[in-house]
Amino acid sequence: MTDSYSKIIEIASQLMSKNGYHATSLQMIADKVEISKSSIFHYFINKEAILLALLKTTIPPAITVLSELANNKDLSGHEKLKRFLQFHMRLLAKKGNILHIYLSESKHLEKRNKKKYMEIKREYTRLVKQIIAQIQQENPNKFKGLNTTIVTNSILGMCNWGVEWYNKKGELTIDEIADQMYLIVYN
Amino acid sequence: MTDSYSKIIEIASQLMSKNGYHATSLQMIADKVEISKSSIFHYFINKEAILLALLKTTIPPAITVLSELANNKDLSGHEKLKRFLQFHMRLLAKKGNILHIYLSESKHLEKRNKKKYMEIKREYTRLVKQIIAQIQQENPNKFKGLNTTIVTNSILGMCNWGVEWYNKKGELTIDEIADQMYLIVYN
Amino acid sequence: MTDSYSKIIEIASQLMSKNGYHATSLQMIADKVEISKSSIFHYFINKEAILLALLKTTIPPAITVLSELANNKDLSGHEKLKRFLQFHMRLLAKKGNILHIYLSESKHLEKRNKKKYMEIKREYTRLVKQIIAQIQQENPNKFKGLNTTIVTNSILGMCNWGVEWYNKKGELTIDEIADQMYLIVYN
Amino acid sequence: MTDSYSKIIEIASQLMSKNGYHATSLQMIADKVEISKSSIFHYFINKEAILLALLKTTIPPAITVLSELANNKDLSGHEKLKRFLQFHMRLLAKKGNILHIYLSESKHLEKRNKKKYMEIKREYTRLVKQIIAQIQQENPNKFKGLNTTIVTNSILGMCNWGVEWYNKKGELTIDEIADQMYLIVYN
DNA sequence: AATGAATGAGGCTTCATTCAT
DNA sequence: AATGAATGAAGCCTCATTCAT
Repeated sequence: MTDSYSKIIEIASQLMSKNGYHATSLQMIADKVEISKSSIFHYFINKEAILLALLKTTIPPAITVLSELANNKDLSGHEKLKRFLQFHMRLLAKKGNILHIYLSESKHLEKRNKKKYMEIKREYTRLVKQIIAQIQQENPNKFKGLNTTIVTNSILGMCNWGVEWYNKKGELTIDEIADQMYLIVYN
Repeated sequence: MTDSYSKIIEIASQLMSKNGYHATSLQMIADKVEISKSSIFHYFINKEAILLALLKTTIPPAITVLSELANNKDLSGHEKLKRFLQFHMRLLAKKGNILHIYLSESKHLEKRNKKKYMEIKREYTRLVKQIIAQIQQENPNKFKGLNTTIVTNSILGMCNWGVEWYNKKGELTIDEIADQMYLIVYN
Repeated sequence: MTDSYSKIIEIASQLMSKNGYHATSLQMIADKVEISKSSIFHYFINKEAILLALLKTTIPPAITVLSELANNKDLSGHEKLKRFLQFHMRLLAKKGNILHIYLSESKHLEKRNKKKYMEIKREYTRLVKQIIAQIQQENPNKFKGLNTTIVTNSILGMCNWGVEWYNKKGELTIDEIADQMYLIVYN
Repeated sequence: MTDSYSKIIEIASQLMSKNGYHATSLQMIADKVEISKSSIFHYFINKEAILLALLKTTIPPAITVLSELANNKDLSGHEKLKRFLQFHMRLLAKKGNILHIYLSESKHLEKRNKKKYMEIKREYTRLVKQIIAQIQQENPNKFKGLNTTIVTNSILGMCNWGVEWYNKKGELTIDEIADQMYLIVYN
């Protein structure tokens, strides 16, 4: 019964990730879900609510996990980086579409929600930056003389760009990819 | 006369980079250029032609330059990487909007053009990969045991993600940023 | 059980009087009554049936009363006018919303019912006109030389316009208002 | 060329007066004007703008005239009342549809405009009230002991109700009707 | 070269209504 | 008796595009 609800989210994920928010019409979603366009409004007050619902299940939980990791008092910086890469890439592997949508389509949210999700992005970056800073403090030779923000953004870019090329059926598992990324920046 | 032509491209660059292709209407462009909507059709046969024109001035030339660099017989791999990073980041600094549009909006081109620009992306990646491979060959300890494709995509991601955060007025110049990126992956 | 029925009518009265028939959706009514939209269809076959039900309790009874008054053989014209004003204004005080709806929204009834309620309006006017005519006959100096129809419509307008301004909490009671109206036209 | 513009206003006047704002769809207007629905948006940014345009030509000018009359230092109160009745009824004769729309549909304007037009209504009433007060002051026996507001509203109702019954082809001219109304309240 | 007029297609949304439970 | 699911029709509006001038 709430079957349609999940189907809408699932299909919308696929379509919006592939075509973008505006190029995905409710008609397209309805057709694939095999319900009528107006039925969508039983489950979502408007188109944006779909985008929102789809982000909500993935993005806020992610930041909670990252926050715990970054603030963990018992782990070394490089261990945190390793775990971050694994966590983030696993997220990408499992929720690639949603991450893709988040990264590229959240600008289409209305003001309030846009602000909220932009802040999450900033907070996410801030937490990664905190990890990098810890590394620089613990290992004076690592990232020596480098700007913490640049390092942070570079590493995030390295990961996030994965939404463009990561392929579940590729020859490496997502954990192997994460390991390699770790080695690229931390050999 | 060609004044309006360039203005349209310039304004379209800004708007499409900020809002995306579909969320940028011809009316919005016309308003900012201060011409009438129908006048746009004097310069471009349709909306897509604007997107196309705007990409044409930047993307194909870029690949020509990269191609020459990658195929240069006289440079070492790590020198090529250094130069690539500088070149690519300078491109981003100068043509950030267009690069952004290219990376995120070229999916909205019609089939033929989409294919063409997708191929450019693949070719671009291939050329960077060639540089990485040269490094791995020349320096058996660098990127040792790492998958060439993963390294390539990681480095490209590191750079391209810059469209999301690079700020002309930031405290570092684009060349300094490129240098730091080089150090991140090549210290 | 019939609880919901009356609530629907009551809420619909308020909303339709305030917003008009078309601007009042069944959802709005359902929300205020605190039942589901589809439950409304247990009590009324369609939206129009609500409008109809709400008019039925007020309008036809009113004409019965007016008819008896106008046709009373024992009362003088000016006494009838006095009583009409009192009766009509009391109706307005008690059933302002419904009278308002009747006067402004009965055009949205379907053909048959529209015709019926238009005829009631005409009949109502006819009965008031009959009273005016009796006055003109009994008091040759009152409304002398005036067109009976114009006088009738003027007096009805004077009263009906009350739906726009009458306020239960105003400083005058509805009977005092009716008296003053009588004095305006009959000093 | 701006032919369509006036046609839209004219047709919209008729339809909205007859059916009400919400029951008049842009499609109905477009069909009668014989243009396409989307063409309407060349002339009006949205449906409400039509309603607004149609009111603008009639209502604000009317209040200007009434204001001059009410504030005229040289006229007696009863002369002002006579002139007011003539002016208002002529307005009704000439712009019946628009007056009707104003009186019954301005509640559908969006907040800002609704407020503006509600204020005009109040101001209009205030000016008529000023005339009545002048009469009460100059002629201690006229409207003696009557509440100025009630008299004002009654007279306005008498007039405004005309939108429901006045017929250009009736046997009396609008000036004759105005005269009779004057006699009803001022014999 | 430039534009105002016009439009068809399609987008999002509302709404009254039906139906199975 | 009550309702959640579902829908077709219609509403307003946007948009890219065409065309005559």
